[in-house]
Amino acid sequence: MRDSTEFDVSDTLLGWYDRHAREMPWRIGPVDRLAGVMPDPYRVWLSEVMLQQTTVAAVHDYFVRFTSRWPTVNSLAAAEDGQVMGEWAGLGYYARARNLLKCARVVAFEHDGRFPDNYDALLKLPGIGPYTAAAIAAIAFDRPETVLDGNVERVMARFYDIHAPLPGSKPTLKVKAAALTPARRPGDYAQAVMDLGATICTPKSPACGICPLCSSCSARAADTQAELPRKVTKKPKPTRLGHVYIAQRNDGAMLLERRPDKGLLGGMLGWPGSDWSDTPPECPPFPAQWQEIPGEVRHTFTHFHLILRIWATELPSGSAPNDLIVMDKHQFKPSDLPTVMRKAFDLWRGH
DNA sequence: AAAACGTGGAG
DNA sequence: TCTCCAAGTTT
Repeated sequence: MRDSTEFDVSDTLLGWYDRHAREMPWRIGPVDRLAGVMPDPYRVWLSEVMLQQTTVAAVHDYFVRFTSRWPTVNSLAAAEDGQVMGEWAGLGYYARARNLLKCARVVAFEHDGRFPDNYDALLKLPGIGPYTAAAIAAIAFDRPETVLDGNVERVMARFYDIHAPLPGSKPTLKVKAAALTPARRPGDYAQAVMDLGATICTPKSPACGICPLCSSCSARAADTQAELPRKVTKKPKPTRLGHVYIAQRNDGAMLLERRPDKGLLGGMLGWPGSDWSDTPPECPPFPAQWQEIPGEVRHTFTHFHLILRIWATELPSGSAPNDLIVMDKHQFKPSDLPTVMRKAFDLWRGH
């Protein structure tokens, strides 16, 4: 039940947002929004998918490039898979890009190019989970849905001084967040809570002194804000090893492979090589005079560290070993590679 | 339901 | 160097 206190909180937050909203290329600011301007659902969807587990700073340029190249969901749906994966390269969590294309094609070909305007229908689409469905419904369609992302979890855990650890406390935090969600301006409200979490109620050293909710914050009163939200400790990351093989033809062409859609770096271009394990076997993709490049590539994934040895060889023009993609001098762009593969390329090039 | 899934910036 | 973690989703 929403009482007057909850109204005060969401109203205060909206007032703060009206004065301090950040500008972003996918956002309609509070002034325009109050004048009736609504955002393009395509741009809201694209930004929300890019922002999953990813900072605004990292997303910004990718969003501009994507929308410049594919301004509508229909144009994206018509794109080639490899083009989209290449444009996503470096942003991480590549399943997002595969699901992005699947989703664009469902919207284009089964929904006549228009995104569904409600939570339940959005949730059915590939790559759209509970957070993203609520975010699109609220931001693009002003539905009174409650977003629960890392920001909102942190703000709620602190505002209500909730010490139960995540992710178990998620349902409780969701109830608290839902009780605060206003019927008026739910889209701006969703962005307001997230902006507060991103700029004031930050994970480390929150700026309580300038927080609009300071006077009614339970963690502030108890001075527990620095230890909230609590989280279950995660497992340490093991270190794995691997070999990759970089072959260049005398005409400058590079030999790559397209990684399978399932698993790590799925769907992305990469150098052929071994599995990544404790004791990976040397396994050149074809017989040649392979030379080991001095040095190594170190890279950290979500759940393990990787040390990569790089091997190199040269081939005569015209040769095209089985199962490898030959990319000529002009086709090949290091920026199409996922970061770990680009690091391997950089070490090879610098050698 | 726990684990897989990227990367870069901050402290 | 190392840990944390950022507008999570899928299996």
